[in-house]
Amino acid sequence: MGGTKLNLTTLESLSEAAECLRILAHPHRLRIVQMLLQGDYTVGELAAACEIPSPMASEHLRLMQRCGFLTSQKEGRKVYYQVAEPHLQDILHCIESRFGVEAAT
Amino acid sequence: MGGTKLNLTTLESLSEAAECLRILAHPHRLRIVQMLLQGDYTVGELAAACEIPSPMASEHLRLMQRCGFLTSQKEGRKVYYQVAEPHLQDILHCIESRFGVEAAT
DNA sequence: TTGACATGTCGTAATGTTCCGATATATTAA
DNA sequence: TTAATATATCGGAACATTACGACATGTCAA
Repeated sequence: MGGTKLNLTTLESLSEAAECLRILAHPHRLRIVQMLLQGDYTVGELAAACEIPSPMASEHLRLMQRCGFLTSQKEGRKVYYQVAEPHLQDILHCIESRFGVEAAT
Repeated sequence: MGGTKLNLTTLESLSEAAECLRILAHPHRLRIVQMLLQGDYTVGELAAACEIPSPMASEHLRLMQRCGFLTSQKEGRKVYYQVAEPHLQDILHCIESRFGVEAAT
């Protein structure tokens, strides 16, 4: 004891982490997660907030659902999505503290 | 007042954030940042810790330096890198709390 | 000067990602 | 049933990323 200790995450775990970050690393997916952390929304509502067509939002949502970030439930012909991975809250807070956040009208 | 308020980051800022996340989203770059948050290291030391050849580590370092994450200083024929962006600490903490961290020998 | 070492840079092939149009499915209303 | 709405999926073109070999530069020791 006495030298400088180095605390490392295994390369295997960092590969997992990198995969999660890559999935998150898209402006529309970040907005989707940011919204879903504050409530449940449909594909159409999320698409409108991202200013993209619904089919593209649907693809982003499918990607995030397959990796366990989100879950969904169908109500009539609408589908509501929710955040399933609690750690997303933490990362979004980091992003918001660095890049800002404003109350939407 | 009274409705459900939605706090959003602008799509422009989220694009910046996504760019940063994409740069971070690589296992070797994550390990490099994790090490540099705990001290200064040379290209060769970082390459060894990532189990990659030095030229590849050099490319990762150049990428992270160009986007402002890192700075470097030359000492003889070695180059030491440091973390320049303080928010990296926060994100790494998120990753470590989710994916674990162990004391290296 | 020569040789060894540490780092940096350049092409490029392989791979992955993003976006878009077209189409498919499912649900509700008329 | 038909039409309209909401969501999902598919194929492919355009673009970005990664890893690797080869080479270039700069520094030190002998």
